[in-house]
Amino acid sequence: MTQSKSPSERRAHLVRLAGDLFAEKGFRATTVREIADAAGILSGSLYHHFDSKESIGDEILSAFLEDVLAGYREAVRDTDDPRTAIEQIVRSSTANLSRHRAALTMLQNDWNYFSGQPRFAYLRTAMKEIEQTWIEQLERGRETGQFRADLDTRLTYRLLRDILWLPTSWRSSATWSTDQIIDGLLRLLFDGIRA
Amino acid sequence: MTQSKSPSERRAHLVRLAGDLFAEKGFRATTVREIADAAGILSGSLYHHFDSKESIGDEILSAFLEDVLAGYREAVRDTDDPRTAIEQIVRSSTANLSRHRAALTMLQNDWNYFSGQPRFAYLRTAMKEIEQTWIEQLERGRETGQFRADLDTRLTYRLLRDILWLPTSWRSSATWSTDQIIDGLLRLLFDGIRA
DNA sequence: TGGTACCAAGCAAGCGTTCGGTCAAGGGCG
DNA sequence: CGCCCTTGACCGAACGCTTGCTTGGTACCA
Repeated sequence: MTQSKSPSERRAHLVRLAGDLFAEKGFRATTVREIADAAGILSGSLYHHFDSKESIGDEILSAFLEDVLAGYREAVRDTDDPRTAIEQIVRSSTANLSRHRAALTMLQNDWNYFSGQPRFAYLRTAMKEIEQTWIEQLERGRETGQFRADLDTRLTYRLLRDILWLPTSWRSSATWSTDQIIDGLLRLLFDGIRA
Repeated sequence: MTQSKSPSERRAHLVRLAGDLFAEKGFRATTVREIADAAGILSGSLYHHFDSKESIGDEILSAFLEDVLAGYREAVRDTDDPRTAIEQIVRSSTANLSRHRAALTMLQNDWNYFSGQPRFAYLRTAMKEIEQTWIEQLERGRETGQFRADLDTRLTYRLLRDILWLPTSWRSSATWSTDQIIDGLLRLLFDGIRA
């Protein structure tokens, strides 16, 4: 039953358990005792593996943002067509978001908490790159005439990014598959709801 | 300067102060001592006006949902055209959301906390009515041929409601006016981003 | 024998809440 | 008019509880 695991595996296992709780309740609302309970140990024993609750959060958030940025960079590198780039961004984002549900919940619930701390300064940096990427693609699409000329790119970016990040936080995600959500989103994005 | 206020005015003033803090930090993240500080009194003195922190939240949330539901009901009562109804829902919602920023932040940050308690059972009830209203209008629009036949109404509802509720939580709302956001939203909703 | 993984116990700080007491304002009453 | 007594608003201090984190010790495996 109880496989003996390597140290790094055990540590990663604890991060995953903590992440599951963060994804459900957020970072601050989750206590170290709950994390320890989920792992079947006492809260004090957690501090043999991590030096603080924050460092668990740090690991989760930085891993998430690395993956997201990698997806963004790849999407704009592989094509010159803004529509293709945006579609690729949406697809890679959705995949990353479902793999890193915890990180998203943390960003949504505890953004104020994290973004204030120097330790998490990289959050703002990453967000800036994400914003810049979106706006570049939207503006290029406007210049090529693919997108509406009266498109407010910054406003549209804010709407789109948030829309994109939302479905992940839907708890009963059993209702729709990831692909369904992507399709619904892309369709809404490009065509609207009109016939 | 310091007008002597009626008891109900003082109470309402306290609710407003608390709401401002809730809107910034969420409900749970705001302490009663912070609320008291903002009012210039001690934390214990708050309990002369309210019997608990929760009851302050209750007042804010129920007032918000009453206004929102009233807007929804009026929107569907005044017209037979689904597109007009949806447009009216969007407009009334946006107005309500900007008047009740605190309630929205509370719902977004602390939904798990509230929705679990019997006292806040009306939250789920109200959400159900909101969902039903959206879906009815979307389906009617599909039947009349105004909206795409392949529209997944439930999925679209989830996307739309969340999209609609998002911009309110943007802190630097100085960047865009309410009307700008509504227009961007309705345009995106009906027409998409394509030229 | 040394290090890893854990337990048992506890600490200080912060939380929402309670409670006895103070004090100015104001209406009733002789 | 002047006195009393109620009342609403608030203070100061504490309560019980939970939080993240620390410490000292121990079982076990290599």
